[in-house]
Amino acid sequence: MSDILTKRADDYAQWYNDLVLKADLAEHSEVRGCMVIKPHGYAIWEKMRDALDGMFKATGHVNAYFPLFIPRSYFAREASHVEGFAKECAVVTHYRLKSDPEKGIVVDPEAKLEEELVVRPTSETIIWNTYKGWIKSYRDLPLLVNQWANVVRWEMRTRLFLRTAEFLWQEGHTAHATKQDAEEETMRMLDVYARFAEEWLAMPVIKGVKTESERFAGAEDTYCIEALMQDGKALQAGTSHFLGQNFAKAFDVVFTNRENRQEHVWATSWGVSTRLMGALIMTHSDDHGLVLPPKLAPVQVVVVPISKTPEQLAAITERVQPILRSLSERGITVKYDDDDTRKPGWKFAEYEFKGFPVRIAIGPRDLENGTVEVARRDTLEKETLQVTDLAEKIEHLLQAIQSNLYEKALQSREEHTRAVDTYPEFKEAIEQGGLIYAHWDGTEATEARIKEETKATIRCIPLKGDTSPGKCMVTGAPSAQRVIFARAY
RNA sequence: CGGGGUGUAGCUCAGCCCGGUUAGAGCGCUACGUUCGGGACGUAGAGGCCGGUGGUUCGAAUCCACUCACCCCGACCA
Repeated sequence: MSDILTKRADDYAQWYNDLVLKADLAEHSEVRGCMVIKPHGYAIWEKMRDALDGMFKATGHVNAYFPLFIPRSYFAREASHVEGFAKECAVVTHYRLKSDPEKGIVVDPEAKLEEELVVRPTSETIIWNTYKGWIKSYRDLPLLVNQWANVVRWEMRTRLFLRTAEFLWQEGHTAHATKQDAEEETMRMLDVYARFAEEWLAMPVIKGVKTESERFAGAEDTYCIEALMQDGKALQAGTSHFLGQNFAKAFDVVFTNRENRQEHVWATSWGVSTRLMGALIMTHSDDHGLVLPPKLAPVQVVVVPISKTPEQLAAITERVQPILRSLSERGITVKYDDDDTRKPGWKFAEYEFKGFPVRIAIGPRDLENGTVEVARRDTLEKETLQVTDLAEKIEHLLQAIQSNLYEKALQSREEHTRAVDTYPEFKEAIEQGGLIYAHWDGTEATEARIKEETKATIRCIPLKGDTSPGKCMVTGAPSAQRVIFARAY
């Protein structure tokens, strides 16, 4: 069984690839850099999407949809934004094909677009161009819009979920009357992301602000949630940007304030992507396969009958019905797998590999004893339980799994977090992986040097924790507070 | 975009150096039987333009040229 999956200790990257493919989450498509998200993977993404969407709505946001194609000239409006994305844009240059005797079908050279269309790598430009028409008065603000969409970034190297040329995400784009409102929105959504990561993904995250070199192209400040994966590498799981008035100025979005004066609006944008799937996988899964937190598992409980004869299966099915009903009544999603073309052992392995949080097995012995065997995926423990009050016990078990996963991930992060004060110490520590808190003089030069010499980047300047000043571990210059270094995905 | 590698059955690969009937293995798939509480076993079967094009040759999976695709490692990035 376990021989179909590379061990994490042997080759973590290979383990990840094997897992994604063999747990049926996604596969490489024939199209370079693009993946096919398979039903099991997509079902998890849908759970994430629904949970996040609910949190966005609860904070006053509404959904809308903007075009996939952005006129090339829009990108020229905001200087740093163009610079950030120019190198990875797919561009539509023609709008028609024609048949060709030799090649079958070719681009019709006659059908060249007057102005090329950029396939959105992100939507700030088209959205701000649109907002110009929506915002006239302070009474139109705040404007709190989100969109669920696909975006394209022409990446050199891709990895399933972590970096693909096309990916799914949500991007919130908000407009505000004051700087303070926009800043509050930025932080509000950062908190939403952090809460989602911890309560749903069961993944502890650190909230922080990015250094200038890691900042989103066009932002004044980029805030992020950073998580630590099992191999000691950090993963940026979500970002929330305070855009200042940059896009409002670039697209001339002004409103009339209460004093009848014209002002540029203040903006934010924030997003999380299918990369969260990678974060989820790498946070909890083990050498036996995928491990899913119950709140994101497409199916929380699978029931496997064990029978030798059709009569036995019928008897088991009858016994199982009230169990299924009582679980459903508690809002627990459950699947009864009475497929007789697979054997129980095969099913056990399969559901374990795919990360189903709880498995209930019921066989002839259980029929006699009024029991079932309950196995939990996170610890692989099994116990035999009386059927009485089973649903209630399962409900508690699911909660226990959810919190156990979070606790384990938190403990793992703490074990792989340390503070260092000297550069030699840092170099040694970074080889061990994990998050390293160290003092930095705040200059881009020092940051670049550290990256060059150690491949570690500043993941963020944490918002909470030790904020006492010190001296830069590299230059000895004054440092306002410790920042977090790590090698990152 | 640089460096490396791989294309042969649904999957993983052998065969290629040293050209020679009908191209192999394991897994998976199909049928039947025995099985069924942790990925069972036996028997029988199906499945291939050997990535593509062009060359060399009596003869090419095998040699040569070109080409396409994908993977891995770097630089860039959510």
